[in-house]
Amino acid sequence: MEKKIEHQQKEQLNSTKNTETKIDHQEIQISQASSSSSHMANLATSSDHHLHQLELAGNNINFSSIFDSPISLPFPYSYFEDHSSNNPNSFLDLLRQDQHQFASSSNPSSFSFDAFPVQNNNDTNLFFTDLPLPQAITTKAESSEVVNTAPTSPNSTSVSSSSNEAANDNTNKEVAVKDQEGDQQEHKGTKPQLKAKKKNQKKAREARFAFLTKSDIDNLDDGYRWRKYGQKAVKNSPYPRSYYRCTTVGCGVKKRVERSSDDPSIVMTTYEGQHSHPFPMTPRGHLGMLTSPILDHGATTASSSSFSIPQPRYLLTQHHQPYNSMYNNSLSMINRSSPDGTFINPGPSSFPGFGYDHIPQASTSTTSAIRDHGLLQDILPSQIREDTVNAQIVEEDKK
DNA sequence: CGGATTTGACCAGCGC
DNA sequence: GCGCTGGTCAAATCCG
Repeated sequence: MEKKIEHQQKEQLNSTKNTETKIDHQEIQISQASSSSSHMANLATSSDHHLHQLELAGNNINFSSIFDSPISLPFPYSYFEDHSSNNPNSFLDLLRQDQHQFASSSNPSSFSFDAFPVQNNNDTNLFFTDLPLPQAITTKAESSEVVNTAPTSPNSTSVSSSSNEAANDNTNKEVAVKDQEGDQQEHKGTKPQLKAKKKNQKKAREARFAFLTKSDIDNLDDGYRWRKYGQKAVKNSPYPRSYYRCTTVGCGVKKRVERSSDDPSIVMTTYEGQHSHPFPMTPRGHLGMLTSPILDHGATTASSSSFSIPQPRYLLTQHHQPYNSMYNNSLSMINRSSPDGTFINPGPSSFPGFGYDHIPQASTSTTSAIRDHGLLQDILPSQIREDTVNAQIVEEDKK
């Protein structure tokens, strides 16, 4: 199989490489541009060994698809958590807190970051995620140990995006999502029925969230179980796009995985829809017994804070973490911190809705040295970080 | 043997 | 209307 793909890729590589910009590439560019937004909010934490930086920028960012429900993330919430400790200051904690704030907003079902203007060039939310080097992936993946101590790859990077067509149209969103969910649960029907359904789907597509990840592995293990249902050659790309569907009954979440033609080391994983279940029903035999931050924070599912979930192999061993950057109705986050590890915090006013008050604790925490897992630090390639930070610095200088 | 993957065919949307 | 492309289906195949 791999040989086959390899062969196919080689063949396609021989063909003229089209200059048409691929979405992932665009996203990268957009992310860097948005990082210099004057409306950007910065967030950073640090540890002895890693820099935890976070910048957020956006305009009318609609996070409803991500934070509305405890399981709104396309992957187990805890995957971004600091597994090595009960670190309350991790990136996920921030999100968690955000979730709380979202929930308490006037419109819990559709929270918008109006405070973060951003160009809405498209309907995609972008996320940057970092991955460990191939070596790290290999060695750690083979090990079942939940270790995040492997040096992060300076070469590993990822950017992602998400589509928010439905989210942008709140009027149609509910109906659209319901229709699609119904379709997914109905599964198969007659062809005429399929046609009608497809039409409806087209009109109301669920929000998408894409993650650009630098990895040798195409199908990143995000903890959920996926079944591949299709593969298509991508125009102007030597690499095929794979289509996956969550195997959990009643869950219609889909994801597409494709490799960037511009940078073959970058894998773009696009999630569509929300899991209708808190965690994988059939864990792949991971060892971790973790506390679910999701459930800790208002999950409506029957669970307790001690709910045990499988450790996503990928995240546990590959440091798959959402760095992030959502453009156009998106939120951009960029790692950032001072060289001495001092937390750079522009203040809550610059980043309303995100529990920034949490961050300083993280930066001053004496446990920072041992809670390197689960944050963004290991993911972004140094160059990306530099580029992004530099871009913002330039922007700030202009002011 | 059951579940996952592969892969060709089919369909819808879109631009020309 | 036609061709191209993205997305999905489903039978065949693979694999543990």
